[in-house]
Amino acid sequence: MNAIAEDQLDVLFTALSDRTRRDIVVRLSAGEATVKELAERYAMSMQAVSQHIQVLERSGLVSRGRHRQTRPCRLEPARLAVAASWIEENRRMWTERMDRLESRLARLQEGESR
Amino acid sequence: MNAIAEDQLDVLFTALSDRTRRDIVVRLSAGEATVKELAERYAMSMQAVSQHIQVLERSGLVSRGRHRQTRPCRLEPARLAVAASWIEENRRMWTERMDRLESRLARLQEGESR
DNA sequence: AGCTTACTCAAGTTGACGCTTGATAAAGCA
DNA sequence: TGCTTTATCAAGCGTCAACTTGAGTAAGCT
Repeated sequence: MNAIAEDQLDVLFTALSDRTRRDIVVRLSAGEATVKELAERYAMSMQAVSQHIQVLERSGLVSRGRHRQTRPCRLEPARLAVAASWIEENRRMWTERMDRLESRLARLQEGESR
Repeated sequence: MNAIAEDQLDVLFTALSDRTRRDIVVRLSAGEATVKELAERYAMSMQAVSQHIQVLERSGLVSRGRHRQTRPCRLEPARLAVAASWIEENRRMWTERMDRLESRLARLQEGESR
């Protein structure tokens, strides 16, 4: 059903609702980063960062690899497209509705001026 | 500073992280609705709907008017643009990064084949 | 004036979130 | 082999979010 996509959107927008996680996304759009690097950047314990990464991973926005002792995080921007498409679709629906309202209003005014 | 925009994004993505609120946005993109109509639609108490509307109002996505005893809710889609632009900007940054990686890879392969 | 309708406020419960501390694992280095 | 680095697991703490119930308000109806 549609509930699958709704679950996806739940975890996606939840992931994006925290400014630290949004900034991690911004940081990763410039390249991979390790948990330690992110912990230093945000003056935060590695445990806290690790949990943020888990939320981002659950949303599909970020994935982790393995390289020596590190777990480099990288962006999976295909998921940003899911959130973007939801927003854009609803913006489009609203725009069409406003266009209809405007044209109806224009017709009304035309009728008045006769 | 930028923190103002970050606060905006916090409440915006938090508002969009709940499927009932997302569906209210979808519903409102087709026209105004009252609290009672929404409560019936979601088989939910008016109090619960009222609180969802407050969250959406705080995010700027929805505003309420007054008409007789009702408080008709309508969409304020300018705020959807704020969320959309954040996502699109980060998708753009990632796309540019991937383009650079690809061209670097292409140059590497060119060098190898010599 | 009394009654209904539409809605909000206030308080309480339940569960999730963000972060902490302490212990543990796994990989490299001396 | 011990020691350090990098990261995760587990438990706990304080806060906030979603919903409930009960009471209250304001506008319309008879």
